[in-house]
Amino acid sequence: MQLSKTYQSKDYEDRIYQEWLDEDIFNPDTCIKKGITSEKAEHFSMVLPPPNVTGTLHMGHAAMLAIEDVMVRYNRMQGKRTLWLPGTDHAAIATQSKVEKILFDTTGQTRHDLGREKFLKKVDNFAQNSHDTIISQAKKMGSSLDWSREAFTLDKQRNLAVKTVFEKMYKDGIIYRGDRIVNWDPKMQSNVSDDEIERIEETTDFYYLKYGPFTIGTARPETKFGDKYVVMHPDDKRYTKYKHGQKIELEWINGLVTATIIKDEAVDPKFGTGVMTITPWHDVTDFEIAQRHNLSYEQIIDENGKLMAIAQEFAGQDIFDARPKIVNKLKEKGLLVKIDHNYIHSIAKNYRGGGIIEPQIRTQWFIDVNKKFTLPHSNIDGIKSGDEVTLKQLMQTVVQTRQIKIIPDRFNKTYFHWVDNLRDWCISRQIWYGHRIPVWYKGDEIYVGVDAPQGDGWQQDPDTLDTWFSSGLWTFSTMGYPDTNNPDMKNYHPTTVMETGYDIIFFWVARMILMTTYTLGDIPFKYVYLHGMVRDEKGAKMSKSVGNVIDPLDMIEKFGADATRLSLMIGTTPGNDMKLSESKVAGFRNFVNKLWNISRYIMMTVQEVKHIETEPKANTIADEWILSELNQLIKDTSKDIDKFNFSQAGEKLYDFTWNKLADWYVEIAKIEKNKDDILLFVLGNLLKLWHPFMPFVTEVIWKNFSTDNQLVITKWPKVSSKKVDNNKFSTLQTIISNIRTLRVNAGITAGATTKIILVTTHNDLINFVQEYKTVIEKMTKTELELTTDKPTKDDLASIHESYFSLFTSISTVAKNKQAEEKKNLEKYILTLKNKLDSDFAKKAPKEIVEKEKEKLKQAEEKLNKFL
RNA sequence: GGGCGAUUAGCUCAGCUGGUUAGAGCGCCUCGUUUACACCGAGGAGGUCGCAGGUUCGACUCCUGCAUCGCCCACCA
Repeated sequence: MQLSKTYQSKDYEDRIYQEWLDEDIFNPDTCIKKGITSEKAEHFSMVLPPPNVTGTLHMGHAAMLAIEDVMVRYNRMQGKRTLWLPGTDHAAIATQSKVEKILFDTTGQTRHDLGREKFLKKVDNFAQNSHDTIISQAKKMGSSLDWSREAFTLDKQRNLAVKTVFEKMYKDGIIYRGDRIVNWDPKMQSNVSDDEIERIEETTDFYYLKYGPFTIGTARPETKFGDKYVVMHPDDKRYTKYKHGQKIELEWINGLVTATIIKDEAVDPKFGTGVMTITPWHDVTDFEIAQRHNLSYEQIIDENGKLMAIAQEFAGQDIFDARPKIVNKLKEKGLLVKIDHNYIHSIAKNYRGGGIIEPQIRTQWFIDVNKKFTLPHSNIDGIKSGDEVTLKQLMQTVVQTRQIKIIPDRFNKTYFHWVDNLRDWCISRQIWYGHRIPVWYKGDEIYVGVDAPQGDGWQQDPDTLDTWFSSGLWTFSTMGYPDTNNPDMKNYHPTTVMETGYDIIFFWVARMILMTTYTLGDIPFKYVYLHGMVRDEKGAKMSKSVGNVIDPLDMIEKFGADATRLSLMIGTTPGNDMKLSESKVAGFRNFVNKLWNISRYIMMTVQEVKHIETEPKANTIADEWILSELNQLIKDTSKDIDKFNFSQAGEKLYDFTWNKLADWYVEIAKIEKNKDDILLFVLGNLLKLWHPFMPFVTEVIWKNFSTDNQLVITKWPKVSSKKVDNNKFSTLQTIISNIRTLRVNAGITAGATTKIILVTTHNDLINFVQEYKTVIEKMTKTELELTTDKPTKDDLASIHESYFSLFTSISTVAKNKQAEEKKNLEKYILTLKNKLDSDFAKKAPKEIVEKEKEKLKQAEEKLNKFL
């Protein structure tokens, strides 16, 4: 096979991926059939965090795919039963709003103009297209996903799982329906969960208003029409004369009202005047106060964000338009005390591009996280089958006991903080795209079940479920649930690792833990590995509007999938954001090419290209060195991947490939011959070690070896226990480096061959250099002459004239260098001696003291050579 | 307001449970058109590890405080 000078990723990647698909080796069932793994082998399983069907893959997805594929390919090569299960998420709100926007932008229609059925068809269409794009992109990255098991969070099987769990929870009393204050998005006409809103700080006016004998503060005067409770802290001395329950007549926006005094600890006496009025229908705190004291409440703002009849002359107006008019009226009535213009107010926004949240009291479905129920069957450490528990306890227990380990560790704290403060989860949404709530009503009757009830007159609840409800089931809804006899459930659940971004630890990771511990009495996964966000080279979030987005497909097109993968794995650590630039990817493209050329050279020089399975015999110190370095590399790479240190593994592989194999061993192999077997052996193993990181180029090179198997299913290299002393080789390296430095410092042009007379009285050195003379000479472009005598005038004269100045300059340089080195060495020895004279010798652990003594000995020996 | 993280070479970051003279990649400088590779090779410069204390024989590493930046959470009307 003729190999091109540079690796052209485009010529190979699609074809290689197709070949893997043809062999069906991403499917563990096929691997068992082919004997690549066995039914009895340990399993490694992972479900892909399903990308939303809202568009295309971004760099974050690419990072996720790269990291997960490393784990999967590594474990597959280890011979484990390995399953990586793909899918996509319907992402209810995100997808619906995207389609609504497209619909409105293109036709000016809203979803209501189309009607539920027609609109949903449009969304399905969009989702299908988006899905197809995403899948093809995942393939471009080289992801070894088992496509035969692909799932969608909104398909029939997942819908059955959703309905089954819903029914079960309802029967356990965990799911309930209630009137609660929710985050209403008037733009989307739906409520959203606390996690779906983001707060934005805004500088607004803050109004101090006269409310009878009190002054109250508010940033939102338009909500104040119905305020008839005035609240203060029970211990506030300023207001002791007012008693709880006392009634006061006062003039308010639209005339006289009777206000009731309420004492409640929720009021901060230090804030403003320490007195506030409440609007329970549109404020969470106020709602809670109202509930505590059994107060009545009234709706002021309707679902569209317009004022209601209570606002009288302002009724029907948009709240934001009405505000200045209301303030004006308050001013005219003399109720406006003052305005603070620099008030920082946080407003809640629906983070999926929706509108400004207006809290509203509405009837919704909730999951009660504090309700006790009996867990019939438990595989959870610390909880026995039949124990009475709450969802919150389950979520806490599995992480506390370390049955689920979160990487990096610090996210445990984040997780607990969230779970400990978790409130009931509102799961109903007033949008159309999603799992319809499996509840039917007929008059006062209510029916909850997987299938629609028999008989006429039943109306299904129009709402759909929060998208995270179905995502929460993902690890087991993809494995056949509710059919618990499904072999996948037995063979691959709980999954081994959940790898995802730290930004969705609450949304998703916590919900999966909730859903799985509840439904199965088991953990969904053993490890949670959290990766950071991919940012631009300045550390800014990538966003379309800023224009700093790096598209993974562009990078693959330009530099290849392997380089793109490396750039997302090397130099990044779990839980920390990673900065990415095109030049970083380009750098790794250079490296991919380096590996390509090392391979190309070996393939071209070697007598016969064949796969060498067992370690060949080492004939020289270079052979011994490279084999032991390889051995260490296998050890390190395996350990690092096992410990999720992908970056470190990559760095060590990089170092070996470039700085050891290419720069030293291959160069020496040009001088010392008969290294075919070792070159092939090292290369073969190196390809295996690199394969999880860069599957394409390694597979392409592997094809040159005449083996039947694809690299993707070869066995991971084994560590040999042989011990080798590499001191000799490092001496050789030192000598070569020194001579090279000498040459450069003496200003000798790189191409020219020079003569060097090595004068030394050390016989070991003479002997050593004599032994490796050829290698040293060729590696340093020199002719060596060895002598124990100081050169006489005659000697110098005998050297060809053109070498004469060279010799003298080299000696001067060498002398200076030596002097400098000697000085450093003496300093170092002094430091060591002082250290050993101090308490260090008495108090430090023995082996460390020994090590220091050894160092001293070596340094002193080295110094002796100078003298 | 609470919590978390970061601060190490010009840039991007490693540095595991305290123990060599603190590392890598990129960039920079010098030299080189050597038939594997210019997507290359050889050599080099560059850091009092944010600041101030403390613990220790020994601190980039542990503790306390401070500063700057970033993120997350929270019902301050």
